[in-house]
Amino acid sequence: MRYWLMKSEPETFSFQDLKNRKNQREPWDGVRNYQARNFMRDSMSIGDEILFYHSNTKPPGIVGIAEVASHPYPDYTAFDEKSKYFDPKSDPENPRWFLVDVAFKKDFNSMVSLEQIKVIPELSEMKILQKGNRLSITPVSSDEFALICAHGLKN
DNA sequence: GCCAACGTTGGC
DNA sequence: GCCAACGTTGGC
Repeated sequence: MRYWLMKSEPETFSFQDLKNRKNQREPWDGVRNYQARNFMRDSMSIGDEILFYHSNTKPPGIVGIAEVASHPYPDYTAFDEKSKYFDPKSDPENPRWFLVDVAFKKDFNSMVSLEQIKVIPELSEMKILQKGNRLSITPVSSDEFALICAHGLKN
C-alpha cells in the first residue's frame, strides 16, 4: 500500500466534483508530465490512498482522501482530436500517456492548508514544500499521510 | 497579475 | 547533445 498526493485546481475539478460523480469515481486524465505518468503507470495499485490537494486557490491545501480505483490504462483523451489533452504523438498502438481511476473516500472535517503543512516539522520533507516543485502527483510517506489525516479529521 | 522554477521543443 | 526560446505551474 502506497500513499500519494494529487493536485487539482478546484475550478477545473474539485474534490466535491469527485464526490458528485456517478460512483464517486473519475479517470485522472490529462496528465502530460512523464514523472507523474510513471507514478500512475508503474507504481500505483488499487487501494493506494490519495491526499486530494486543491491548488491555485485560496487557500491551497488538502481537502480529503481519495483512493486509486483501477489499474493503469491508456489516457484516451490523448487520442481525441477534440480534447484539450489531445496529443498527436500518442499512438493508440503504443500509448504515451496513462492514467488510473480515482475514487472519493473521505472528506476532511477541515482543510489541512499549505500554511499548516509548512509549520509542522514532521512534514517538512514533503515534496509539495520543496522549492520549485510543480509535479501534480507525488509520493507521500505513511507517517506523513497519517499525520495529515489526523489533522484533517479532528474537529 | 507577477514571476521563479521547471519541462519541453527544435534548430544547430 | 547542447541550449535558447517558449509554455506552464502555482504560490503569493
